[in-house]
Amino acid sequence: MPAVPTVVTAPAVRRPDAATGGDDPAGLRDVVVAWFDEHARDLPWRAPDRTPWGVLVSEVMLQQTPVVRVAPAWHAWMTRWPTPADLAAASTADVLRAWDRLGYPRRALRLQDCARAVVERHGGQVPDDEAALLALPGVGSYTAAAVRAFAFGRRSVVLDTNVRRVLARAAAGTALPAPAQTVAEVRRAEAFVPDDDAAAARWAAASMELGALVCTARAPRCDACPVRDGCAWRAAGYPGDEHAARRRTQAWAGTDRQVRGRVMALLRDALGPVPQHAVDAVWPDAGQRERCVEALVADGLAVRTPGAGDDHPATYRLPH
DNA sequence: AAACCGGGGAG
DNA sequence: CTCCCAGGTTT
Repeated sequence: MPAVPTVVTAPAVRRPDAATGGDDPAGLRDVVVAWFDEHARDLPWRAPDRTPWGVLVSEVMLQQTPVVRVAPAWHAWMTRWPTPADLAAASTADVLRAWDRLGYPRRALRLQDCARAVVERHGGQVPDDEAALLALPGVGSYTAAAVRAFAFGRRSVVLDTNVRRVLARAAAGTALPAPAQTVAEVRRAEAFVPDDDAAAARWAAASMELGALVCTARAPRCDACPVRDGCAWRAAGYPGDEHAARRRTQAWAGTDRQVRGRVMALLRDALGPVPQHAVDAVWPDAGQRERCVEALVADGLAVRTPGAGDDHPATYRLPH
């Protein structure tokens, strides 16, 4: 077996007796938390002066964007709109421009909707109740659990892609978790969460950090891993990814997402309304382009102003 | 359950 | 080049 494994796509050979690390949640927890105490990154949303709203903003930004790209954007964002009330009152066009190229701009719209909901439903204070958090726009099971843990120090089951991978390997002995989250997986994750609020919050941060820094997807750094000796995946001889055949790679070139991104970039960078011919220039396939522009309008990310004759074409802009 | 939604950087 | 990333919403 390799000292530092690479996740291969070959079929896995399963060993029924391999789960030597999965039977000791408390032991695994302790070494991960101890490792975290020494290796935690000094992220801005972990600073002592953080606010619940700042944590929520960071979680929404991090939903599909890596830490290194979120950090500077988060700082600028929180400086400009420190509270939910500030963001609720902002121009949506400014919000979308500040979101810049973080990706999935609908997240920016939902974040502003979330700010408005926090103001209207909760007096401008982020709730610590799970049901109230889940009811906020853009907040799903992961983000609700993360806000409870990282903003309020409350117990919750934080199960993101990193934690899923750590538990899949250390506890279940598989190379990677299933493509979609399973009920059994949530139950297993629950077994690892300490009863105590503070300990649960620390485990959440520590397990995520281990997945982000050591137990990475492609080339895990097992030689630097604190749970190496208790890892079921390592004990089983690093079997390959049993779900490899069912994982589909998301295409990018030529997709609607690329077209939408180009149109949004055009509208973001424009100083005023963008004439139809400028929009037409960003993508050659008229059918796909028009469909994407319609979708952006329907999503509330773009606004069309009808034209008036050949000399006055329709124009597009960001929503106010 | 599955489709849809951005963009950049690592390998 | 391919693959990855602190998910949520909609159908």
